[in-house]
Amino acid sequence: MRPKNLEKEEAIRTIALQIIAEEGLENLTMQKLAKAANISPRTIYIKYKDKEDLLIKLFIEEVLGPYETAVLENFHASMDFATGVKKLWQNSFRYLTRNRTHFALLQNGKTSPLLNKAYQQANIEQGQYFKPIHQFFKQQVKQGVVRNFHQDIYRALLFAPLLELVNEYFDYTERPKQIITEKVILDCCEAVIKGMLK
Amino acid sequence: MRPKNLEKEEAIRTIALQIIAEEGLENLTMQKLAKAANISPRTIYIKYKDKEDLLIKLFIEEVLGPYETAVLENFHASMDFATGVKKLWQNSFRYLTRNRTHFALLQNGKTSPLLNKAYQQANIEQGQYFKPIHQFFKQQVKQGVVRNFHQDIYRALLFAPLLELVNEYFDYTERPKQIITEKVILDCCEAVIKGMLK
DNA sequence: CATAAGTAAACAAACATTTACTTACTTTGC
DNA sequence: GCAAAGTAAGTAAATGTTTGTTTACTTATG
Repeated sequence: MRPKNLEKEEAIRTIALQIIAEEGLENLTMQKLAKAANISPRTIYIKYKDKEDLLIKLFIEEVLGPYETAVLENFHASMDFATGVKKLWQNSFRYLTRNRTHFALLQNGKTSPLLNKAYQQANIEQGQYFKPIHQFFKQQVKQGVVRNFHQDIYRALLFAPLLELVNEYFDYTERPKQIITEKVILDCCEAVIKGMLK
Repeated sequence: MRPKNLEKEEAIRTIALQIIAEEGLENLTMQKLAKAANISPRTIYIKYKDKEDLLIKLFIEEVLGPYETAVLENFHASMDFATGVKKLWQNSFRYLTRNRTHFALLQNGKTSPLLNKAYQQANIEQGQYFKPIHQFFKQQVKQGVVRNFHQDIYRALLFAPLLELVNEYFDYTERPKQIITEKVILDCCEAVIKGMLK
């Protein structure tokens, strides 16, 4: 039997992410994607059940999974608070600024009901995403380093600013000079850490 | 001549916001909107040039404008840092939690290329949004209260966590107990302020 | 009546998806 | 060894449906 052409499968994913990043989720159509990837629409349906299946697999397998891996690289729940948070910020910043299209889809995960639902479900089915980070916070609270906030509140306080800064980073790629540098990120991270400590 | 029925105009806007909040921006169609508002599709085109025009006017006039007004209520650029930031957080939290559909469209402004572009343009044409906040930061830097960061960086550090917390607030309306209360918001705000001070 | 607001029904274009067919590779029988 | 059968991958073109928008007509009020 004729073997799958893995290049085509990869082209579908890469080009879908490009279209989403450049024209938005609502402007990705199966026919546009097929044309841009130089394949027949049918070929997409050999690899994905339908458009929903494609979007969800793109989001979960192509973006969320690799992002989690990158964020948790060399991070351990046993690290002290400042070291751990800085490591998470650095990993996250580097991954997202080097993977613009992944970042774009990640942002869509917040507003798209389809992707939001898929995330909740994947979180239940295959264990919680970013589990080591949850353990990390639990330990920090136990050790009395930070206040006893809910996990979701830590996420908001510690990581929402970072994603907003990555957003600014990409806004600034089209302007004369980049203001969001690794140095600025570190300064911001330290400000956030300072606010969280008891 | 037959006068405009203002109720119908309002119904269009209100129901459009509802559909966006419940089904997402990509699932708002002109025909669905007309049906839900109990009017003919043509009626929408009497009031708006096309779908883009409707979305942009919804975003700018119905959501962004009123949000700015609410956020700046009783806020003055001359306030001291902690008082000013707390006022902005409180105004913002109250407005957004009481206007769920407005918040949903506001969030879409970040990911939708159409709305993003419309925002940039409106910002240029009719003067900067949230201008008093910019003056506020300028003064704080001058007085040496906070470090000399770029305006966009302040926005990320000070307000991104708040929007994320509002997001959590609505996630929790469907769960047993609300964890995002005004008390929690105030605690979080104080943490953010603490991080920013020199 | 004059006129703009409003409607029901229809329009072409674009949409996700399928049908009917071809291609390219693996396996099998000799 | 190797050709032909078998099979899934892949294609071009078309499917029925939904989309944004318009046409041709009716209604309500100054």
